[in-house]
Amino acid sequence: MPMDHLSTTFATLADPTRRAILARLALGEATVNELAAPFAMSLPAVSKHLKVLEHAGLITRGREAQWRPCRLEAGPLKDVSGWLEHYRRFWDDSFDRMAVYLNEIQTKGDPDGRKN
Amino acid sequence: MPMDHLSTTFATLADPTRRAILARLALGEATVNELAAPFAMSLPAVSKHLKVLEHAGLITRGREAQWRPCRLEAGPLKDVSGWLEHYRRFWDDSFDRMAVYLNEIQTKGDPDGRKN
DNA sequence: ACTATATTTAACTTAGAGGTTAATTAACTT
DNA sequence: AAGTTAATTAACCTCTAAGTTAAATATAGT
Repeated sequence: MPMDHLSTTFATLADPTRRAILARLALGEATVNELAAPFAMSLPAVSKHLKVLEHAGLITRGREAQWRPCRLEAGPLKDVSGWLEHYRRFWDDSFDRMAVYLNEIQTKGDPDGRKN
Repeated sequence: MPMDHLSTTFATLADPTRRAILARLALGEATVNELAAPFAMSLPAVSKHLKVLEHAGLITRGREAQWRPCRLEAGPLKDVSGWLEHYRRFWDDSFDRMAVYLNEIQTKGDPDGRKN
């Protein structure tokens, strides 16, 4: 029952409708109706998807009159990226150079120079 | 009903048991019993997880006597990584430098020099 | 042949995801 | 105040995921 953060994120991303919504939001804020337009599905269904996305921390919602503009929040995606890094060496043959570069920008180039 | 590749991958990764199995397999091949050992769950349950992982293309299974050694397959993870790249700019403030570097190794450093 | 080990299959249960339609809430417009 | 538009909530249905136990299959060893 208590779902960990990463599991929630992956489960949320497992639905193509929700990924399409994120893709739309990557272009900028949008209202529920705007987000629902491309889909052959009822508005409540989309509303539910948005609730799932919000619960996963992948979007936030504002209030402007009767509209609830949605905005992409990429924090959980960063976590996914971090998780993926543990496996990058299994597919990326230029992993070594990548690792070198990452280390480089994290110790020198990155403004706050964190290691993690 | 027909689940797309990426949805299948995300759904498969949404279970912490399966992610733990992948983490174990990152250390090398393992049998079903070895993989099941850390979990407080029946062997058939683990067997089902392995089937899900196999169906998602995240593992392959060999045959050695009565054992079915499992091996990590990272192809689908690469696809996830590719999908994530579309969103990297939303969280990575060093995205620009990263993009420059990626472009660099893809056009010069990468052995087969592919663009994609 | 018999037994032990490794793994899968079968049959079943439970809980939750994802969809529906109808009703409700909220805010703006006239 | 009445109506319109935006979005959510409620009640419901169906399907599937994830687990269980018990039985079946496959291979090895004696």
